Amino acid sequence: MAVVRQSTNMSAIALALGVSAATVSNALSGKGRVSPELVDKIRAKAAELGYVPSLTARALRTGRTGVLGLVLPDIANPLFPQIAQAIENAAASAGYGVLIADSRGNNNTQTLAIQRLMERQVDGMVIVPRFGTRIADLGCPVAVIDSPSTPGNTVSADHWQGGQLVAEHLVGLGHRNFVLIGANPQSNVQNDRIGGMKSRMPKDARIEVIWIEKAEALAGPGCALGLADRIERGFTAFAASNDLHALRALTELQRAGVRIPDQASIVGFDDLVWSSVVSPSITTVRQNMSVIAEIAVSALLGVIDQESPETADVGGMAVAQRDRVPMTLIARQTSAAVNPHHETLSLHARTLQKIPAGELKS
Amino acid sequence: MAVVRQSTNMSAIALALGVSAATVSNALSGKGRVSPELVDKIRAKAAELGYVPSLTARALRTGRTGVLGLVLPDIANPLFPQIAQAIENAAASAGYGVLIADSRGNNNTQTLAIQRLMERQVDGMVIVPRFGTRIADLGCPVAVIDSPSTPGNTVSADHWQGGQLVAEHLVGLGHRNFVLIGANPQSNVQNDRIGGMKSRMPKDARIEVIWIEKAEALAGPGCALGLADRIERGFTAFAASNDLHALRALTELQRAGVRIPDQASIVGFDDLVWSSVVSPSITTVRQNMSVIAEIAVSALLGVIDQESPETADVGGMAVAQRDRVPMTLIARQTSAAVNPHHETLSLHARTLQKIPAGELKS
DNA sequence: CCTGCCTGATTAATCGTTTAAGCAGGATAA
DNA sequence: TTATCCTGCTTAAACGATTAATCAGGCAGG
Repeated sequence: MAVVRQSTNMSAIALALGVSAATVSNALSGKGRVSPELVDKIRAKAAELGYVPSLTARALRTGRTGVLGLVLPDIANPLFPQIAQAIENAAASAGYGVLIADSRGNNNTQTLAIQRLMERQVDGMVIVPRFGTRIADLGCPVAVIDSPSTPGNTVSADHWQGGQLVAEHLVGLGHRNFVLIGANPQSNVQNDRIGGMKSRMPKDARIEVIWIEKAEALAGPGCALGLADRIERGFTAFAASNDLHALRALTELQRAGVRIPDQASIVGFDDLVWSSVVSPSITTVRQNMSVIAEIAVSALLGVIDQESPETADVGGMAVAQRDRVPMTLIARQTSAAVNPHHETLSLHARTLQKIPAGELKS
Repeated sequence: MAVVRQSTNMSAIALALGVSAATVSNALSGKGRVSPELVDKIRAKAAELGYVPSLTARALRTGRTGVLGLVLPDIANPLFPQIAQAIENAAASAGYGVLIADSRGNNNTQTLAIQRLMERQVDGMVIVPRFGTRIADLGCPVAVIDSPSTPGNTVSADHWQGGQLVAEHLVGLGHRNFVLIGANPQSNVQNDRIGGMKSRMPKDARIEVIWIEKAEALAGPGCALGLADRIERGFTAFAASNDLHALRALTELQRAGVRIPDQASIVGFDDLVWSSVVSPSITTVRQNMSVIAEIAVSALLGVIDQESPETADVGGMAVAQRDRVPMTLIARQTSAAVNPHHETLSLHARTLQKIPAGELKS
């Protein structure tokens, strides 16, 4: 069947120069013994004919596809673009391609997705696991991006330290009454962030934690979190585990007539796209994704490369020694010194609008 | 070189049953002539041995890798998750993998990204082009997702009709004074959306268009857009070409003390993640990404499949007949009937805070 | 002069699958 | 009876690269 074959292969070059295909291979890969002049001629001819090696054939012969898998818990996650971009970039500059797989938040689907990648014989995989998931030994190099608390070969931002940055920032601005906002206490990432915050708050600080999923289980998705109420009760700082939650807090408070950052400060995490364009722009803590991605990818490549020479007994586990990458705080407009006229402002905040309960998502 | 070879291949099955490898291949693919009983036996043995076909070998032989490329203008685009998820899903259920490539907003990089995908011998590509880019004939099936105004084999949401939905919604609520917000007039998508809006606005409507990139070129990224000023001038409806801009408008107005939707309505596009959780939740127009992705992928597969039997003269162009998928409006809390006490409210709006110019992004 | 070594190439096997071509034997048709 | 067809399988040649093994020749050392 005459499928469109790529015209120029090694034999074509070999034929044109009257040498053998093996010599061409050796010349281009620099492996065997070929005279320098011939190497030059072959290189030139290859360029002339527009030769592009068949990665497929190479993969079949060498058992290495030059492709990494990227497994994500939920592609719809707003952090996904950053991760994907960083991984793709790191992989591309190492000459690798990236195959994506969405585990759709589901646990079984995650296994299936991983299986599909295995069938495609990826050389390694970067996995951002669903929380509560443990990645089994796959017989394939794996790097996990999650939280340092995750067991396994994990690379991640130092979420705990990030939390500390938030606390130090807010405490430094004079805040003593904190509302911490997370989505789900099962998430290692969120626990670390919130734990880190708490660890740097003064002993006498007043701390209250809101778990959004718990609130929504009662009042429905998108429901109001009763934040204005917290203002009345004297809280002045809202630290969210995520810019999405920070945004939610910002709009809920703004809507209730609370002035940010005069009456309250808000800090988020991840520097998601909107954080810099909303008004006021959101103070946030950013993870250095490109560094994380580079560590993950190069750890992967390390195992892949060393796997060929008989080290196969490693089996493909043990990727990166636990590595945590420091986070950086980006101070924007939602955080400011606690206002000395707190009493009056708190009073003023009592003239709040009633916020209707959020409607369901479509 | 003892790379980790997969243990079970066709010959293993053939050997175990005392038949030839070709027969195993025929049995599993259902192509040649094999007796039904033997087919069963082979299937059973394959399952027993945990046989997984080598896609690499198949690719080498058939010239088809079973992989589609996905090229994106900027992975950091907030719409990207939706697109990637939909494409991955459509491709996966057709048995295809998805290789991603980020063109980093750059025009040259887009070409490079495409080239890398070609080297990996993807069977086809879905391209979301940078605006202003025209996709050249690649000698590989291509489906473009952009706007019906884009020349080429385009599948897309019917952005024009989406714009009409917005206009009808707002006009139906009594609005007559519109601020339209876009980022860049060069974008086909945004032009279509805004064009569609205008096309359904009454003759006597007052319309003003803000191009964000132009504003930011003067006042810096993240700058205030002066929307509260528009409220004072009697505008009551803000229609953004994008939920990101809608969010920006929402926060800027809220910050200025404007009550949404009492004093003004806001509508966006794309139903991005935050739209349903901010307060008030954003009325938006959603594109049916899964339908779009399915059309793109199946168009691609159509060309790929028909390419084998001698139709190679098509050369791999001409993918989908121009296809536009209708959009749907999701009415949430940012849009409401225009308030009859407009005068007083407009007056009240004069007690606005001054908004400091946005700071630079980090 | 013979042996051994080094250089610079070639030969051929291999990766795992697909698929055109061939072949043996039984049934069918002429 | 002989030619023909069909069925169910096997043989073998690809696909395009890699790589171990081999080989021819030149040159040095004993």
